[in-house]
Amino acid sequence: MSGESRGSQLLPVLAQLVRFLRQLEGPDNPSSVALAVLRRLSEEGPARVTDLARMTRASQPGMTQLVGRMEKSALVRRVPDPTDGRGVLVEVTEEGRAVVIRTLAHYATTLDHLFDELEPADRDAIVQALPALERLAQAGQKERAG
Amino acid sequence: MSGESRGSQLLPVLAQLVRFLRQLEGPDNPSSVALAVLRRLSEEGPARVTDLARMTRASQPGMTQLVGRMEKSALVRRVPDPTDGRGVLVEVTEEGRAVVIRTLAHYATTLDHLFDELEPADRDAIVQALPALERLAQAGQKERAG
DNA sequence: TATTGTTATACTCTATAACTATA
DNA sequence: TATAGTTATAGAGTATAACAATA
Repeated sequence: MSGESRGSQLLPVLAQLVRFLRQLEGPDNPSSVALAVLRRLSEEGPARVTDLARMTRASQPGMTQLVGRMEKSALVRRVPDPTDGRGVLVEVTEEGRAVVIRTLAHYATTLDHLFDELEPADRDAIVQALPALERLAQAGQKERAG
Repeated sequence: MSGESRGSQLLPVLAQLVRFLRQLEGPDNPSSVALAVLRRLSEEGPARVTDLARMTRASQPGMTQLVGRMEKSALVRRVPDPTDGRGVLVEVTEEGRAVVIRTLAHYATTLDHLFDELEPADRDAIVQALPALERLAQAGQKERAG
């Protein structure tokens, strides 16, 4: 062990992973925020703009704009909130659901393919580390939330 | 083991990691592409716009524009290429070097801090998986390059 | 003619400030 | 007055097409 910190060791690997995943996102697929919103709407039903903004840590105007773009692409639809005249409920459309399914399948397939190219020992090491990586990412989210 | 593919298992974890690292980047820090360019220039000296574009998989006009923004922020400087009248050499400034050092230190510190909050077993699992994750990311890059 | 770099243009994504409508 | 949402505006980041200068 050198004097190098753990963070320094982790940094280049994570940077490369991020660059790779960013490419995976590509210009045709929905952005990570758009995908997170569509998943949320698909899995838990309609939501307010403010709630979507909070969930994704976006600003309220930013979410208004994203919802606007997604509405233009027919991925979501705005309906008035019956319980609050100021509010708007954002609903996923059938096309929006299809995009979620298609996108996640595409990512999973790509990752599977890459996984298959690795040595079995590497595959095992990554699978072993998945829960730990998840907790690392969660700790990172909490950091900001606090 | 369920019938779920490895890619599907990996997906949510990587997605969360990416979201966390994107927040880490923040609006004040240089973008990942800008940081990659500044590192390249710091470590290996001046480079052509075309080479920087190829290295980061950006378009040539995109790199011209990024260099323009970085020049406006005094992070780099353009000098004519003495060996080719068409070319331009991009050089990092002292301020650019300082930004690289400061940014990497910030990332490393943040990751160290998060690492310290993990259980030792989790830390070990991640360290064990680092070379495998690096190869996974490299495989992903190659995929695109081919 | 091919290469290097830029300009023109357009779109996504994001933010802050100012505004409107409802509570 | 506080909250929900939008509009106005600005800037980063990215791309393609058209162009200028040099090789």
